[in-house]
Amino acid sequence: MAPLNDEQLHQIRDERKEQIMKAALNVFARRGIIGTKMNMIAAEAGISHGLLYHYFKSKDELFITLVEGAMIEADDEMKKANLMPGTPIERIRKLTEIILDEEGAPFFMLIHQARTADGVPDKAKALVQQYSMKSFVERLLPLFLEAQDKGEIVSGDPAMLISSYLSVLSGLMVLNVQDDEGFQIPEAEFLLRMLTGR
Amino acid sequence: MAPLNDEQLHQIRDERKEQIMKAALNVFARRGIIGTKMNMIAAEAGISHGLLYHYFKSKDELFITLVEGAMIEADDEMKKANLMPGTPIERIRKLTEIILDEEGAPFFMLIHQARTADGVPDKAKALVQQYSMKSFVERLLPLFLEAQDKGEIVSGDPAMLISSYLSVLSGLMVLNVQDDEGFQIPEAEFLLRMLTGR
Amino acid sequence: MAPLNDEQLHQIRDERKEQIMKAALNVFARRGIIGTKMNMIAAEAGISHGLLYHYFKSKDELFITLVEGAMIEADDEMKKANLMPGTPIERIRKLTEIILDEEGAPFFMLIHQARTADGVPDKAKALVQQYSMKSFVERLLPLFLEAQDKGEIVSGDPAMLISSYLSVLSGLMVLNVQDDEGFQIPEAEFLLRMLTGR
Amino acid sequence: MAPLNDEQLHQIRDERKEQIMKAALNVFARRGIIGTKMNMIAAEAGISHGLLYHYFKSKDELFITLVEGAMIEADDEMKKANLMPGTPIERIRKLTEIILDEEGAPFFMLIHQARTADGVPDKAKALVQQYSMKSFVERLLPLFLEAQDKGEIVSGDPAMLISSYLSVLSGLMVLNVQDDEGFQIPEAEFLLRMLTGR
DNA sequence: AATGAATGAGTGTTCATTCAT
DNA sequence: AATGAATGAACACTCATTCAT
Repeated sequence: MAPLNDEQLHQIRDERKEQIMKAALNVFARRGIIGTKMNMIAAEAGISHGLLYHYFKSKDELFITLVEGAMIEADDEMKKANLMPGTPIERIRKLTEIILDEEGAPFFMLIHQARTADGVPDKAKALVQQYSMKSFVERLLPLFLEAQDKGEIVSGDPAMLISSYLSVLSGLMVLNVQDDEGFQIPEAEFLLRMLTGR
Repeated sequence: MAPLNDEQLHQIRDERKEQIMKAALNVFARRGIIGTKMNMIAAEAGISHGLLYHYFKSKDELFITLVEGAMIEADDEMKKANLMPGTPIERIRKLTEIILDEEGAPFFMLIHQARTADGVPDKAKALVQQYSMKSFVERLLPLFLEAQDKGEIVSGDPAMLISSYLSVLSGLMVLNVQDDEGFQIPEAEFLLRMLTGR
Repeated sequence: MAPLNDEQLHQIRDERKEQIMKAALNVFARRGIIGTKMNMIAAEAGISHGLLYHYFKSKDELFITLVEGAMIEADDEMKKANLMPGTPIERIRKLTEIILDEEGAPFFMLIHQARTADGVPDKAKALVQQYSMKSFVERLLPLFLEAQDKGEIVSGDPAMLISSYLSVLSGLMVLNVQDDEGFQIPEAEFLLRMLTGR
Repeated sequence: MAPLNDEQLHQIRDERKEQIMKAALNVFARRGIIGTKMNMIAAEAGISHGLLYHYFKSKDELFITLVEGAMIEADDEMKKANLMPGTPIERIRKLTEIILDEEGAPFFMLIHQARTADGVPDKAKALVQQYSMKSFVERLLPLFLEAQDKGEIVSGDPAMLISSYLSVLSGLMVLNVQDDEGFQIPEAEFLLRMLTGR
């Protein structure tokens, strides 16, 4: 059998990396950077812990890579909100549902870890600062302005509205609600009243 | 010279315990139980790590003691909401402000740690279960029923309303918003719209 | 390069375990479970202390494993005494010599530690109880009865004879006599007189 | 009330010292020097651990003092054996009984600890060497020679006989036999057969 | 003389990371 | 590429000893 060519090797490498990152995201989100042991990631990914170090130089690097990817994805989601069909309020509702529904919780947890937890590498801290709220507000500003224009949502400083609203959504995601605990992720309708006032 | 008398010793003990618990609450809230090193607590309290163990048998015991105290305090706050003067909605606004304003963030974060983090002692887990959402809902039920009665808040299952609302508040506190980060703890007025619809 | 195959790994593991247990036996016997520091065992075995924990979950587990092995070996030795050739008294002499001669001192001291010292894990205590004197007496009973039958040893309760005799032997081994100290491990002949009366 | 005079103070001091030493002997004998915590001694003596340090500079000093006293007492006992009434073998039997019967076990255990355990101060080691077997042999030599002379005990190197016999006794004491364990401290008669051969 | 609060060196154990195979 | 043996820094906790009162 001929040895695999460069491209194939590269592809295998990328798949492995993807596999590891997926495993790591889950574990980091649930247990935080300190609570996550390299062994757990290896186990979740179904490989030996030694092999992790062929793909990522260190736990920190792995964490940073994840944060980086997460921030970019979040940014994408916000951009898409502007391009969706429907009235502004319908699009805001859709965005709300995407954030709440989606398998996005691990992602929010990860960002939260990066923002607040201890032992987070400086570079990860820098990343969440760089991409953070301010840029999300910018992305959503046209949408919210249009909504105010049409009287669909309350008046007032739109930047403040957006960051307040996103903060509420973030907070809910970060709660990491489990089924039997009494905490309640509200319906989009309930949350939208903060904006619509009706 | 005679040794210190009982009263003096008792006072020293109480002061020290208070001092340690205050330090520990801050550190646990920020860094979680695993991320918190006994040395950090000792440093924050300005004593040697050895002395911690004169007052608390272990890190776990210290953590449990804090959770216990926090849960009781939270319960008290909910009880008080029923006894405050004013219309129901005014009282709900007041409760909201107390939760958001107060130096309560470390406390909420502690509970959050106890609920979700790794390495939490079983007893602490049991405590948050025991005192959890369900009991808070019970405490607030009369207040919310009265508010619905007077048409001050929207209709619908009041237990659901309460747990949704408290979840939002919890989420916000857990975010542990720092000044320069763009996250925004909203005004009470903003949040109350979820309930009032106006 | 391929990783080591299963057989090679297994062999390394077994060798290492043996090496650690041998080192640990020496140190535990001499210094007791509390006096033995994991570092000492690691040093005696020529490995890092971290590696100990790849092979044994804890100091307690290591100690228990040793006690278990020792008890089984002792039991085996007693069983063999019945199967040896020669007259009963010759076999008792042989057993005596084996106990006194052999590199068995560390083993006796280990059992002694498990019986009497502080900080011994419950399971180790249970093991020495389970395998203790009573079972040794049972093993040796046929041999001593036969010896009494033939008039080779004194009459009287044979169980008592056996436990008295084994107690004397145990005591001597536990003394852990070093060369220059004046203590004297007697010849078998000297000790046998307790039984033979001549 | 007039303050106590010097003599009275001295006497109180001596009584306290005695009380501490008695407590310490028990604990050291049972748990060894490492297993014995200053707190345990203080508790056994019914005083605070702080007070121990008014009477003994350190744990080591306390241990050394005990060993010193024990060695002297042992020496006394041997001397007395020569002065007792009766035939030589009767006196040897009496000595055997004293050693086995007496509350002497803690004392033997202490010496054993000093000889073999770890963490024993050098001075204590020196003491047991100095007073050890050799001097006991000297003390008992006249008695054993007389016994051989009268044909009451077997012939052979009397020094060897003595040290063998004392070793057996020491070993038995060191076993620290508890009631339910199956070990058996033999009757003097049983042990004497090693010497008498009948 | 007497107490117990306070300190800090030392030990068991965990885990990120390296490396021989 | 892949494994798991091996290392050592870091942390929870204990305990001899000191010291203010």
